[in-house]
Amino acid sequence: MNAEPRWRRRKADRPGEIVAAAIAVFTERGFAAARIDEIAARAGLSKGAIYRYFDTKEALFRAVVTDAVRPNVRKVLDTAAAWQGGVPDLVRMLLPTVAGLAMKLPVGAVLKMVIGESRNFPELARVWHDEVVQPALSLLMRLIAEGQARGELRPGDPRTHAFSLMAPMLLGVIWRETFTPLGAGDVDLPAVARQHVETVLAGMETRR
Amino acid sequence: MNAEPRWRRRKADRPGEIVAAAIAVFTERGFAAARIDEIAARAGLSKGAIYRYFDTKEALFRAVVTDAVRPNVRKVLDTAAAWQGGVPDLVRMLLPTVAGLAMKLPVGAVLKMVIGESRNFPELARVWHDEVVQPALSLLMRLIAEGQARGELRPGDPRTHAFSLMAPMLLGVIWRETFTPLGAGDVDLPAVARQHVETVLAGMETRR
DNA sequence: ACCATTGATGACCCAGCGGTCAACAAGTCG
DNA sequence: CGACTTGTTGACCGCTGGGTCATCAATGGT
Repeated sequence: MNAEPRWRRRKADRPGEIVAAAIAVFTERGFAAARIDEIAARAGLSKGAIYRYFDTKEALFRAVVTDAVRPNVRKVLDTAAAWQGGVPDLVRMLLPTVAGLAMKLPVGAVLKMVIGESRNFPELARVWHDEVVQPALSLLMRLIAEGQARGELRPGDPRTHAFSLMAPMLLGVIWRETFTPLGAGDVDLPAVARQHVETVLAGMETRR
Repeated sequence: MNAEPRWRRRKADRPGEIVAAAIAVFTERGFAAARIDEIAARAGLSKGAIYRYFDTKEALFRAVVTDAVRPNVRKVLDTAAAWQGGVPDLVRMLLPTVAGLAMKLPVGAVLKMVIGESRNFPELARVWHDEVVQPALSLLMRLIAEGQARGELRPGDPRTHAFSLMAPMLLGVIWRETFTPLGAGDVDLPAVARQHVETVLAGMETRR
């Protein structure tokens, strides 16, 4: 008679679906304000079932970060590692690439969440730091030191130079998440990336 | 017999004490996780009494922003307005000043809070934007445009140039609030300010 | 067909917290 | 000193939401 059962057992597919729903809800509401009930509803199952796959809300967040962000970080790092050529040109290419990625990934929302909840949930900040910030920062610092050693870049603390290069990207991402929804002007990330990298490199390169 | 009454009426002093306690608790816990009870305890009165002075949690936050931050923003803006001299030199002085202010004010904590809670409490973000971000940004944009008109600075979108200048300051502030407590390296804000402003100005100025 | 297994349900528990309010007591005025 | 005003208390309400668990039913093996 009736064709559709009220529910099905689909152990293998559940985790991915739950994480996908969690990404959406976490980025929309933030960690603390995200309701497990809502994640469950969007994933098409009940709250109780989620606890069969993730022990706690924090465990679920950890899965979100590793699933959604790590692969993309890897991709950028690999591209940089394979580069043959001058450091300035690599940087010139890297920033717009990052800007492009940030446009179509939930990086901004996750970043905002990590920043906002770091006091109450230090674990979240640690995961983000270890998975994303630390690898990216040390790559940049290595590149800058290399560029200085080869005489392509002027001297100066590599960490600070890395900040000089990356900060506007991050600020732009945060801006788009925080102020643009309120009606403040939008930020054209790739355009910022292009102008900024040229400005800073003009001050960093030993010759133009 | 007994000397001390269980409580005193001190209508005039209460608001200031409540706001001071609120600054502490908000910056420690974030807006959503801050408990009115805890603010009351630190201010030395009961929760109910707080509602005689502030109608809601959001109203209390608004008072925090205006009390703690606005005076300092005013000070920086006034300093800049009174400046007689070249735009590059003004910028050269402004960034370390801002860095110094950010070291001893709860700017970072408030900023973090605003970013983290902007989705759930857009009012907070709007207050911050109108009181702090908008005035500071338009000042910088005006300065940059003026420098360009006087031939001191190269062309380029003033808004993006403002981002290039200020972003590392903000990133540094956020870093100190988010990752330093986890054991990640600290950031010497004034040092970053000095090196960054020279790097960027080297790329922005028409002649050195 | 039947049972054992186990993915999934949804009612439930309970702690936390924003906000309220009747009662109380510290000031104040004459 | 007594009466009125009002700043302050603290118990209380209503609701929310993370996490639990007895129960059920889809599934796979035989």
